[in-house]
Amino acid sequence: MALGKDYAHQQCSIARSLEVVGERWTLLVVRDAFYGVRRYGDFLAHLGAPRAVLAARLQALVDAGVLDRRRYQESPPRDEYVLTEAGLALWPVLRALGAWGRDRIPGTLPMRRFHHAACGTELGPGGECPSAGCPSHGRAVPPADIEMRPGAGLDPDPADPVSRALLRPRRLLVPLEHEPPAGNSPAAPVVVPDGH
Amino acid sequence: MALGKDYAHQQCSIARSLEVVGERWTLLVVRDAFYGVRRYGDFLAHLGAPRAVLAARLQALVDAGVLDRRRYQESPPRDEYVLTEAGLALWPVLRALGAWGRDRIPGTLPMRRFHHAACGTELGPGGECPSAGCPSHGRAVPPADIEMRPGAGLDPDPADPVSRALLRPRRLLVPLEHEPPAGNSPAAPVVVPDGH
DNA sequence: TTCATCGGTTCATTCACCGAACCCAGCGGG
DNA sequence: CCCGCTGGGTTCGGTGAATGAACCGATGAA
Repeated sequence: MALGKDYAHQQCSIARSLEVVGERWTLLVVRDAFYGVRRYGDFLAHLGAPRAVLAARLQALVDAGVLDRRRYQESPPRDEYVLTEAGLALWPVLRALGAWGRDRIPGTLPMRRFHHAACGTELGPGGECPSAGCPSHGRAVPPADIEMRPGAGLDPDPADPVSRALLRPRRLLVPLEHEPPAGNSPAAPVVVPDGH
Repeated sequence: MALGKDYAHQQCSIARSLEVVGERWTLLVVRDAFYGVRRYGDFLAHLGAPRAVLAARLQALVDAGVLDRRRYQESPPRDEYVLTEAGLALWPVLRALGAWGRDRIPGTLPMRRFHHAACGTELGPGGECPSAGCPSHGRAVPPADIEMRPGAGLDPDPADPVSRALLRPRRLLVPLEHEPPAGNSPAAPVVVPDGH
C-alpha cells in the first residue's frame, strides 16, 4: 500500500480515505467503473497500467468494499468488477477532482460533460441539476441519472476500443457492450437465456 | 512524480488533477494548509512525512500554482506556504474525501466537523449551509467562512504541538500561532522597525 | 491439434520512499 | 570571537513498490 502504516496514525477521515483510494491508478480504476468499464481487459486497455498493478488494485478495491467481483458467465468462468454502494459514494470525489482539473489546470479543455439524464441540463459545479423546472432542481444528481457527453478536449480518434466506446454519449454505470465471442449469427441475435 | 508520464496521455481532467495532487502526502499537505499550517516545520511535525519528501511536495505544489511561497520575515529569512486561489478551489475535493471516509469506511468516527462560521450550523453533505434562515442557505460555504471543530474520533491528547493546536475550534485558513523567538520582553513587545 | 482469448502471475529492472545524518545561515549569549 | 540553538532544508544508503515483458492455464474455436 502506498499509505498503509504511515497514514494509520493520522487522525483524519481524509487520510483514511487516501489509504483506500490514494494509491496510484486506484481512482482511475474507480473512474472507469463509473464510465461502465467492468472487465480486467477493458481496464487494462483504457488505463494502460501494468497488469500486475491493475490486478492488485482491483483486489484491494474489492477488499475495501468499493468494488464487487461477480461472475457474469460460467464457461469460461469470467468475473466483472462493479461498484458497490460505497463505491458509488465516491462520485462526488471524482466530480470534484475533474472539475478542479478542468477549471484550474492551465490548458485543460473540458473532456467530458455531465448532464442530468432526466432533463438534459448540464450539471452545476456541485453536481446538482441547475434547471429550475426540474423536479430535482438544486439537488445532487446520482451517478445513475447522469449522462456523459464528450467535450472539446477529447481525442476524436483514440487508439484503444474502450476509449472509442466512451466517445459516444452514455449513461454512467451502464456496462460497455461486448460482442459475444461468436459475433456473426445474422438472423439469430443471441437471446441471453436468463439474466439472473 | 507518482503519475507523470503515465497519466499524461490520459484524456481526462481527473487524471490531470491526479498528476498534480495524486502523489503520496500531497493532498495531506493541502489539507494542512487549509487547517492553517504554513511552515515547513509544522507540516513536518503534523504529517510525519520524510523531510525530503515534504520539501519535494511543497516545491511541486508551488510549481503547480497550488501553494504560494512567501517571505514572512527577513531576518533570518523565513518563508511560509499559503494556498493560492487554485489551491483554495481544492476544498470540495478534500471535503468529499473526508465525507466518504467518515461515512463509508467502517469504524471511522467523525474527526473534524465543519460549521458555517456566520450562523454556526454544521455544513451539509455537499458543503452547503443547511440553515433555512441563513443568507447563504443551500450554497457552498467558502473555506474562509468555515469553522472547524473537533469530532469524537480525535485523539484528545496528541503528541505533536500542531495537532494540539488543531484541537481547538478554529477558522480554516487562519495561520497557526507561533511565539516570536524571544518571547519574554514583558514591557517592550518588540516593534519591528519597518516591515518592507 | 493447433490457435486465440481472457485473466491473470512471475521476474528482473527501475524508481520512489524512507529515515537518519549532515549542512548552512542567522541569530543570541558568554 | 566562539559556541550552540533554531529553522529549513539536502544527501545518502537501504528498502519496497511500480514497470513492462514474458510466461501460464483454462476454455473454446478452426
